[in-house]
Amino acid sequence: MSHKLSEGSLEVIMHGGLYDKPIMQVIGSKKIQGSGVNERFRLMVSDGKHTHTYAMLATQLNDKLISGELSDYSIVQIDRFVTSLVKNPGKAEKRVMIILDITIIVPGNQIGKTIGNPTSWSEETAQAPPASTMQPEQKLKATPTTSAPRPANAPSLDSSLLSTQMTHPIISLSPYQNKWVIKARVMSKSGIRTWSNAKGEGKLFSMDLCDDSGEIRATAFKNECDKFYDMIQVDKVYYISRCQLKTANKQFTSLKNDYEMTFTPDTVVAECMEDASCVPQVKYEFIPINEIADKGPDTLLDVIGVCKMASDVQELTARSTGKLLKKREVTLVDATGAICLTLWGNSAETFDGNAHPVVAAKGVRVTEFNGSKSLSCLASSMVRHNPDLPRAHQLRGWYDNGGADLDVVNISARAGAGGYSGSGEWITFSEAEGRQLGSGNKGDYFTSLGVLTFTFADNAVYKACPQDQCNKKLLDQENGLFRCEKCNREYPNYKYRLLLGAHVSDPSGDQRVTAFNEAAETILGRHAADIGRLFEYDKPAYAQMFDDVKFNTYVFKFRTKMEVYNDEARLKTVVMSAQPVDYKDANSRLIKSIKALSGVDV
DNA sequence: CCCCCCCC
Repeated sequence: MSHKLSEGSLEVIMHGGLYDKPIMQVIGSKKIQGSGVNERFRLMVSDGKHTHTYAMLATQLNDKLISGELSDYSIVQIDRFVTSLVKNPGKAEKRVMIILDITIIVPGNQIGKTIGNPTSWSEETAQAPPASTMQPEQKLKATPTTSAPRPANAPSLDSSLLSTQMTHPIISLSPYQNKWVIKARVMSKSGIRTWSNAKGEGKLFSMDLCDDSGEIRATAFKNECDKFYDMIQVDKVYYISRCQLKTANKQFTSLKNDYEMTFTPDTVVAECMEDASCVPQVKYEFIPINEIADKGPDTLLDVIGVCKMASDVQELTARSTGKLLKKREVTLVDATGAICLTLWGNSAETFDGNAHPVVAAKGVRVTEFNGSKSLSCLASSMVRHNPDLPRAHQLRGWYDNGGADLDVVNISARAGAGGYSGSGEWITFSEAEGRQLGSGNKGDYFTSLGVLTFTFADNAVYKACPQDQCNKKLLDQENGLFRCEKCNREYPNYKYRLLLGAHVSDPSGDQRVTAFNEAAETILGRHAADIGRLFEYDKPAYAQMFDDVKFNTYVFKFRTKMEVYNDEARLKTVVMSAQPVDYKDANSRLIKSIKALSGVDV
């Protein structure tokens, strides 16, 4: 069986010409750099006439090689590639080919040998390119100049002649290529930041760019920072060339790229003035909210949800730096769950959750506190309101047509400082009593399905000590200052906290319980700061809030302990958490207990 | 060449 290779295609390609989907044979491969995500491979390919050792595999194709799918002697069709000249100090310019897409036509084990007698191709032995060969660089140089500032020898950026063929996909950029032009949309742009450390000082700003192939971060330092900061605008599309590429530090970015760019004095940026609708908007990889529970702390991810509630802006002092911080906690919901997202600084102040906007967040970090997960924005995170995305419209429809009233599991609901260590079994109050829960000296934990039958609204919210660790109720000195007995200090400020007394009933009886701050927030569906504000300024709304939650059913986690008060032993039961009912789970528990009671398979 | 991103 004969296999036709595209004889002579390498010659064309290595002169910078175009050749549509050449068929080649892989003769060998070699790992050239790094490990893990930075691993890169070089292939020796043959077109039957020549072999060439500078065919780089785009990193997203590494798996094909590692898995063995792309074995030696495979016959492949190179569906998409770019070439570029690489200059190494003291050496001649060398053209490399970067393979972006590849189809394996015949696996290597079916061939088992090199086809034909190809000879090694090199610039020195190469003949002049065939007359028909197009050379992108030459073509670019021939274009009329534009108004964009550029060095005399830089490629022209006349956009009318920069067809997509002439721009390079972002995914193809690597340190092995220096002649490229990308056509990219600015997804986000940082403010100007200054630094001063042992190595010196300076300023910078960075931006996240995308095209239909991928995304990349670019940073402009010092002179370039001044030169480009005003020009670069979010959502606009630019032609960009002549940046330096280096390995990205994955710790600081969630962008899907092994590399990042640095602007240099040679960098050219020109706004794309014609229709750029082909350049995509921000790329998200949203994950359902309930799946965030399985992500480890510090994971960077993208999320979208409807803002169910948002706290007021809270001010606090960073323990490490002493800096004054502003934050706002936003609860996002989708059909799978709810999660808290913390916004900081300016984005916290400007956030408006009143109309329950759909919020899309890119590159937010998973944090864990007291055993539950929530999300926190970083400086590099991107948060958008009501973005024009199919998923956003879908969520809007879901929320406005009943989703708002659904109880979903809030994965940020705090288990409380004591931590919950119950069996997961649901028991009734009388069963808890029968097991003598609370009679030990450590307290016992149990879970119940119960109905909130009464709430004591009167003293549910109090002004607490603003110190981080201290939640002591403050004494109003009636002079604008508040005294904390625990800290032995007076403060002009305070934070609101909740201490909610309530009654919970289940089929076996009724229990007086206490819910502290976090658990009370879940029960009342609002943050303590908001509740404090209602208490001060809107008493009817405050009262209404307690009416609204009456007779709601929750899955309660309790800690119970017998305490002696005025010579009388009383069971003190604290709500560790109150979760909305997951009815699928509740029903399967019910079916199980019916089976156990009746012996009948239902 | 930055890489801080905070709190309960």
